[in-house]
Amino acid sequence: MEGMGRVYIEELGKHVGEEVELRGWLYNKRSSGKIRFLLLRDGTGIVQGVMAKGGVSDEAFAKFDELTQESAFALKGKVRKDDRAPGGFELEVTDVRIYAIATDYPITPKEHGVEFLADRRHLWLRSSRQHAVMRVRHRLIKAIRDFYDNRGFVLIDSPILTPAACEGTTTLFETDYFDLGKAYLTQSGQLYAEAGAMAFGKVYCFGPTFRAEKSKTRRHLTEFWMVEPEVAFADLNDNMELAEEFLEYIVQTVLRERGEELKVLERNTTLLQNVKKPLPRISYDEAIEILRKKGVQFEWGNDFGGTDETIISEQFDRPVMVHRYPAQIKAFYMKRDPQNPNVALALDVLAPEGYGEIIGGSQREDNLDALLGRIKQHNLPQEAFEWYLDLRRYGTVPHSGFGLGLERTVGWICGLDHVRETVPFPRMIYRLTP
RNA sequence: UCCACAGUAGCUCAAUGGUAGAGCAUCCGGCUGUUAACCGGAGGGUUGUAGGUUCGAGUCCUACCUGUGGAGCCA
Repeated sequence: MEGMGRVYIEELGKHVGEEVELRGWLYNKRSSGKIRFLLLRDGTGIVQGVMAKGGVSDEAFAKFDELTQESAFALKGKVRKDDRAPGGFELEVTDVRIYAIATDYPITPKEHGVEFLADRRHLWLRSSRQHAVMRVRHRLIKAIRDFYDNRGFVLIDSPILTPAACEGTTTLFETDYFDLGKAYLTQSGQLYAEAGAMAFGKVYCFGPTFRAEKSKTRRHLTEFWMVEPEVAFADLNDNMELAEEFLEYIVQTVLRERGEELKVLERNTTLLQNVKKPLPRISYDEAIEILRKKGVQFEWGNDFGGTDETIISEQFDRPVMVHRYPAQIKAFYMKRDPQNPNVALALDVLAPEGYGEIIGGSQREDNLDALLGRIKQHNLPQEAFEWYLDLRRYGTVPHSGFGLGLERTVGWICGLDHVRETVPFPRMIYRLTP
């Protein structure tokens, strides 16, 4: 087979009538006696190779019997346009070469349970639904980077090993760090992004984040990816404007570039098409009014639960921005509203269809004394935050930013019922493998 | 940590307290256009574990194990 034009399935359209070689794995096979069909999967698509007895050598024809699901093999043949083929093209097989026979591949083209599939995540990734999700994820990540890169943001990566909790509330993963005591896996790059914003004006960080909370829901992973923009000389309104332009760009880009994948996932994209600015903006107080009108007993000062978020978001045809939360339920670094010190200049974006909070952010406290008081009030170790306080000592300015959870966003765009399918190898409270 | 639900063939699931079954997968046979192909046949079980009730337990009771997703926490 040497010397053949080796091609990928996604580019078959450019090779109609030519003889090519395809390399991949057996997705499925069918036979009708003297005519045999081999479905080859090469990572870019699936194509059916057809061979009839007498049309190929007996040797090649017999290799059909040896091939099992997910065996690695190559097909040589002529590309033909065929309306019967799901991908539009077929291969008239002239030769078959076997690389490796797979025995008893566990994932059949039938239904399986979540535990069975999760235990075989390394193989599950070969299935077409997972291909669609991973391609959406990949494109979304690129869209996120493009959005900020095109606007002059500088990528400032934050450290993953940190000396203390950023927000001081959630449980962190802990590890020994030489002679310096304990280190923790980061729960947010935000504090470092703030330093970056004071250095470069507008920055973003985009990396993995770790939370050791024993959360066991469809919206939680212990390891997830978060993109966090941070902008100097930006207030809460500027922050909301950035958030809505950002969401519009990434959602519309994925809709435009990954329509085929969303079709595979049978995603109804009607509501996603609506993700354009302006997004509705309501205050925490207005959100409570919505809940009370819907008969929910809700006390001012509490945070919204998952069902509360769903009820609020159901009132709108696109993501809704909720701002000015009670300060007591928000992080120490959020600036208070000068008009009402009981509320923080915080911002959450709730996705439609029950996907919940995909963005959380705020205008940051830029006053040194206020921040010092807040650190004391929250019983945080001031020494660990001295460098952060320096940002207020040397040219402090109003600044804002937010974090967007990548997996929740992928889950929302793809219409999945659990974030565990949005990342190649999910990390959850009771799952560390594969 | 708390609450709820589940655990039967390799997989997905059935089975009034009374002989453990089906579809798929696997193996054998058939079929020249199949699309999760179809048709015929075969093999495949310590019903999560340990006790208990009963003439008799997959089924009822207790404890434990494992899983699932909800609360809390959050993106």
